[in-house]
Amino acid sequence: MIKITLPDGAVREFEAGTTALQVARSISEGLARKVIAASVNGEVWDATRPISQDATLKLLTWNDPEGKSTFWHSSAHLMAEAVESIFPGVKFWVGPAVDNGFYYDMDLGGRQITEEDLRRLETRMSELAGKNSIYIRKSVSKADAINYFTEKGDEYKLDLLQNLKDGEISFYTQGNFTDLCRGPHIPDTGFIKAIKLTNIAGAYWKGDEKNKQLTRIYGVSYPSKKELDEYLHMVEEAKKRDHRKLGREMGIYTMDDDVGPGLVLWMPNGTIIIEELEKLAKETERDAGYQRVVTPHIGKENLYLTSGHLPYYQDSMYPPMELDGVKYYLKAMNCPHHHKIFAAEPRSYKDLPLRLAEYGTCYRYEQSGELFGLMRVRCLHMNDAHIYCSKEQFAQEFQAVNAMYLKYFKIFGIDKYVMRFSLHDPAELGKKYINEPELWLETEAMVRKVLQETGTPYIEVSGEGAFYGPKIDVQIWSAIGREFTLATNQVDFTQGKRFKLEYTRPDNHPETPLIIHRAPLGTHERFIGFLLEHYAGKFPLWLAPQQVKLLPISDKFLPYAQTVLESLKKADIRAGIDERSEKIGKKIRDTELARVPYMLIIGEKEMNDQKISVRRQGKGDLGIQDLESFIRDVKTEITLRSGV
RNA sequence: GCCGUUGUAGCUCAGUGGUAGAGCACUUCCUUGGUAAGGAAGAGGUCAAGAGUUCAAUUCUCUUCAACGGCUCCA
Repeated sequence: MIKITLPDGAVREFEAGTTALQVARSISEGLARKVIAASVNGEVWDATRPISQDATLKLLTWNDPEGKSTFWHSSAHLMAEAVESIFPGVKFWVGPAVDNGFYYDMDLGGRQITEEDLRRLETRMSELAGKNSIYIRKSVSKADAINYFTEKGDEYKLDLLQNLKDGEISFYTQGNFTDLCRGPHIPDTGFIKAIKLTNIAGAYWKGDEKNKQLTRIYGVSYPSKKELDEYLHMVEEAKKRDHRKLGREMGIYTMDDDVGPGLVLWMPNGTIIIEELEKLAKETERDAGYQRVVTPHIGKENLYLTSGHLPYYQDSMYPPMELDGVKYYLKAMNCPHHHKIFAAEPRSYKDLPLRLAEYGTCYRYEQSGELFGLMRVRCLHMNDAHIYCSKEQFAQEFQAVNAMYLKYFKIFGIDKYVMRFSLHDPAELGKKYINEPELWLETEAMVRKVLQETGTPYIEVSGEGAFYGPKIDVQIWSAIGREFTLATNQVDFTQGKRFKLEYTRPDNHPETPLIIHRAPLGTHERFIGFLLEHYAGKFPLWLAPQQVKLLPISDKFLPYAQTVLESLKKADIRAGIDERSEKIGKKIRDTELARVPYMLIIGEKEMNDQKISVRRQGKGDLGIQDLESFIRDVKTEITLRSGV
């Protein structure tokens, strides 16, 4: 007999070799029907795999994240079975579960998959699922595994096998499909009731663009049609807040083929948001002891050779323009220009920390396939600053930058993000990263210490650092689920030396400063793209391009509306009048859809009493008010930068 | 850059081997109204660009450009 400990602490005895499914059945038949996997001593197992020793057991259902990923992984196998039955000879690479569904990478031998093929595959998958085929686990020796895939002619699986140890290899079979797989899997295919293959994509083998490109099919599956429909509905809803759609609807920005891909033209409404953001940044940075500078958009080749950027990033810089034998580049970053301002005057420890800030315009020739609305562009306006400080000042400065992030995030109500502490990868030293192994470890330790002492939640990821030092990236997700770095805070132990930047210490010796690169509001492009999705276009009052719209009930009240408009304008409130001879219902509908925060309805009552009727976007009628008190409240809301 | 898909009016989309249509938006006129769509008329398109096949191409083929979904990349 073995002892099974359940999550509530209860210990029950079972025959050795009992499965999680049998344990579930001993509790209730209803539970057993929902169990799709099990966590055995913290490891996710098949619910049908015999447990031979004492164990703590958690039964996993669709509602557990591990349950979902097992479900989707099994769905990937089901899809592979369907693909193999329709396209014999297909070779498979890997087919994992992802955040929302699963994919399988395969080599179809030059055959193209079409949308119709996806529909065929869905139908075939449903048929196969209906057979309730059991997922059977089998341990195999490495030799047998190699034989199997040699015979099948699947060199991709053979490649996988190379890195696996004999004795740790398992196959899973369901129906007519057998795959090399660690598992776990759901008990049988009957659990998969609703399937949607979402898209076809190319994916480089092993993620390396020098390798062959395989065909990747993405899909999602659910235990019921209802849940699939809910998911698809949610995806549709998310598309409605896509910043590209909102940006066009709200007149925020546009792009034009004749200007060039990835080059944003900010329209008047977008420019208002830019100016409000800059106002916030300038106030905040002034209070935090920053000084503002302005630098050119171009620089000579030598500048970027000194900084070390050119060899690393030449491919993603616009090609140089050559004049009188000198090459000039459009700047892809502001640091070298700022470093030159540091170098322009002799610096003493008394000048430190020196904080130079600029909304700098940068140009990066991102690959065409990487461009994405406002999130990935070729001309960007960065909320940039460089802090030159001593080692002793570093912790405090770095921490102050983090505090600035949090201040901003509070203003915008940003709470869905991950702080990523991005480290170097020792294997890439001298290639992707400056070859200074000790300095890397030292600065990484300094940053880690700040994070730990301030109790900032973060994740550490190696191989994501800048080439000159470690950094903290704030990761966010777009409406369609793509991940982006919204803001960044970087340590640089490299460029100070390269630019021979020095300050004089109290003991009269020269010293190279540490440099912090930081952009808490990222770039205007990405930040506004993010805000559009974050607010679903319903900006808080202080950011709203139009803050108040006057809606006269009929033309007769236009003159009074004009006087109200004058008062609002005098109070520096962005307001306008809907002068169309439409009915009030129509004007309200259009203004609501345009997401203008306040509507003032002006008719006979209001004109006679010299008042206004206030309506808040999304909230409805707020009743009749004095113009003076309305203006006072609105001004307060704007000044405080209140949320929605 | 790579794989795949798409490109018709400002927007959302029909449609056709014989040079185009709807709804919304826009303009004008009528209407002057009380908290989410009043009515009528009108204007607006080299059917992304170029080449080919054809008596004839927006439609078929190819190339280019751009956008989209991924991959790769992101100082």
